[in-house]
Amino acid sequence: MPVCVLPEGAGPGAQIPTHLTRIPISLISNNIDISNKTVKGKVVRKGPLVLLAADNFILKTVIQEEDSQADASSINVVLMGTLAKDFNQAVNQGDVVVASGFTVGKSPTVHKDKLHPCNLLMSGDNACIYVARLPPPRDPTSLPAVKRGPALSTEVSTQKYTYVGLGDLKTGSVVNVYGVVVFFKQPFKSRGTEDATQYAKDNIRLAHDNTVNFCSSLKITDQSNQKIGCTIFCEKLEDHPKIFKIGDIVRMHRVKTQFFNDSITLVNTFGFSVVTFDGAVGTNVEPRTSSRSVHFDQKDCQTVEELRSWAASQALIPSVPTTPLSAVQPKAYFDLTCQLLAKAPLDTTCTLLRVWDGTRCPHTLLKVIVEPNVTVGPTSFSTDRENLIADILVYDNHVEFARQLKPGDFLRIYNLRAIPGSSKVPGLTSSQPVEVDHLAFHLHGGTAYGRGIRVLPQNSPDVQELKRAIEAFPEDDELNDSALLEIWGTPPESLASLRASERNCTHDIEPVTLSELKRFNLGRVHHVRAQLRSYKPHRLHQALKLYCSKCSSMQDIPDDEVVAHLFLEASKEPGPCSAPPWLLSGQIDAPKDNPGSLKRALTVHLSSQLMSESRTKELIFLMGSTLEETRQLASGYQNIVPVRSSGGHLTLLDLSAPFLFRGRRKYYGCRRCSEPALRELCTEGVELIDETIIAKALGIQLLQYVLLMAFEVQDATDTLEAFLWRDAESFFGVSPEEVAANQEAQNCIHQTMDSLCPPGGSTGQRPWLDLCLMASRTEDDGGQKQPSYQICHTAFTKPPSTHSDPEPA
DNA sequence: GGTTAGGTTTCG
Repeated sequence: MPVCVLPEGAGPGAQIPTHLTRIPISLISNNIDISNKTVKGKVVRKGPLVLLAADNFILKTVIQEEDSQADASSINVVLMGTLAKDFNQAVNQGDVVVASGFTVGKSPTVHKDKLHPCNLLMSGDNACIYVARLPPPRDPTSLPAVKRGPALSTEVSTQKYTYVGLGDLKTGSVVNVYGVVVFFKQPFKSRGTEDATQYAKDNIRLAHDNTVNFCSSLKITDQSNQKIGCTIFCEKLEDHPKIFKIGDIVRMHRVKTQFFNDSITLVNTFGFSVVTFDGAVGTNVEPRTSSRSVHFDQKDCQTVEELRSWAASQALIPSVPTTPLSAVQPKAYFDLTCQLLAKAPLDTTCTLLRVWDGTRCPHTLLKVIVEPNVTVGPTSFSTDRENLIADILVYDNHVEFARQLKPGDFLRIYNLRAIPGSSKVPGLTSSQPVEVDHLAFHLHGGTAYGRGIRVLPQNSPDVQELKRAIEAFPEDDELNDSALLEIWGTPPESLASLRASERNCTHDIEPVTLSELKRFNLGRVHHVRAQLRSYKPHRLHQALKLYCSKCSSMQDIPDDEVVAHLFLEASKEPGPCSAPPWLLSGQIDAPKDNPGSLKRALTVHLSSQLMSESRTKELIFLMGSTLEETRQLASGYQNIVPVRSSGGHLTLLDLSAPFLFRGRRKYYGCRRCSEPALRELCTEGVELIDETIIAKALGIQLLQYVLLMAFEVQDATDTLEAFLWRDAESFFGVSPEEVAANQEAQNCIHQTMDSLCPPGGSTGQRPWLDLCLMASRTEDDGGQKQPSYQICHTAFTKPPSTHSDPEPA
């Protein structure tokens, strides 16, 4: 038996043959006698089981000597044959193993992984792995949260939780519960832990006493028909239950029972975690959580489904969870699912949200007039669209939340009130008389009745439905902003230090005003000083494009849904399929996108060249995976090329899908300029296999990520639209490729744009830009020559802070 | 290893 699992609770060393002696991993070298020696360590990484040929497996794992963090105490272990297969089944990441019967080889990856310079090779009858397991804990409720390995790991802990029915709760205990949500409030700011009286008494303030805390309030029920109030305090919003509507199901771990007002309530306690499920019968049982370590098994799935059907039979869930604008009744309170188009802070206690849901309200709606320069998002819309837009006034505590909303966000607004014949409204100007039959939408201050706003995730079914309703309407092409240009003075020279950008070109020319510039001939470079009046698109993903340097075409990044569909279609093509001779086939486990789902094997192809060099993580050709699975696997392999079977042959996917996944980065090829084919890569002597090498081998013309934005700039004389494109990277100081893959780079762009065009700030406060503009002529669709301006040789420089606070680190 | 809140509107 090559893999030997020691009995539960066996002490370390139990049942390991006595003639074997343990040596420290750090002492392993090619020169020592390893007969009758063992090494012991914790499995810190467990690679996938790879099928090399019929019934020949290979698996790589890293074990680390416990109590030691030094690199040389972690060693690669390569398992072959049945041992690899058995190890894959019996051993989990985190297990402590003892290995015997190994041989010592040179680690080919020492420079890369900085682990032990040797590796252990284990194959044949002598090789044996002993696994020591700790006894399972008696009381699962007293355990800390189960931590799962890195994202790639597909293990699900075997730990079991017990759940107490809501009818069986006893005071003074810590329990795990399930329940159907019958009432909820979105997380709201609590007073926090800074207690003024305490502070005065102690005159000492500890750092953690100052933290803001959020509080969620909900009421749940189950088959016992008990309705139990729950209060959740967490500093982080993402740790709160993600409840979208009544009927959602929550599972909470480690809540304590308390007696309050003659009934039992639940409050989160140390180690608390919560997952939420949609309450609709028949939909996927997908846990909503931001936690990476969810324990979720078949039993949980069953519990959720039982609660769903019980709730359905009890008519707990309202038939119409939210009201479309078309069905809004005057004086009524209602929940609205909508998309935010624009917003404008009106005063410190009130913000205007301009939303739509694709339906038209039969009542005349109040329209709030605001100054264009306080509006975030488009300042005007086509008349057709305007007719569908509802203006919502949100007050007090909701103003702060509204600050974080971005045009384009999908929202659910709870307990909105339709007020007929509205009286005074901030921002309403005399140009619009207050008419009695207007309906105004107010989100009053406070959190009573669950009043609040929630951003819905893109993948929620309600958002999908909303998108369909909205897509039925044509897009507004141009913003017909007829607002008169407000005149702002050009800054005096002494304010030059407040400029937010500088030119780095070599043109030595005097700045001109925008109106002068427009009179000059095209085809030359100009310098201007201007402020950013507006820009588009506001959504970064709409600014990111793919550009082909060969045919100069520009295209949008394919929509995730479209790509996901391509992967799905590709996976449906049945085998068998012949792979070229330079590829070896094997199988790996698909990551589970749903913890309850069954294990699925995916076919992978590896180049025999790379395989012989033990470079199996550097490039794989992956078949039959979904987009999400490919993404997840990309954290474990340097390069993943998705492939499919087509007409019995192995081919690449359609070029609408990325042809390559490199970590978080995806690469696309030009459909026009590529001649894709599966050709062998020459990797000998190539240290880093990257997108260029792969694209070249596969006959793909690589598309470049570019950022394309239109800046509307203004000075005292005129406005002008200028494109930022070729020099966007030097303007923002981050590459579009980074922006496509990395949140930090995205934040950097958002911060830059916010400082150039502060949401809610007046134009007067905006920094001035020193710009180098290239004026040229481009043809529009009708073949007409149009002037076009491009921002070049200009870099954003952070305008100096106006207050004296030190810069944050 | 524990406080915060502990549903219930309606003013703008």
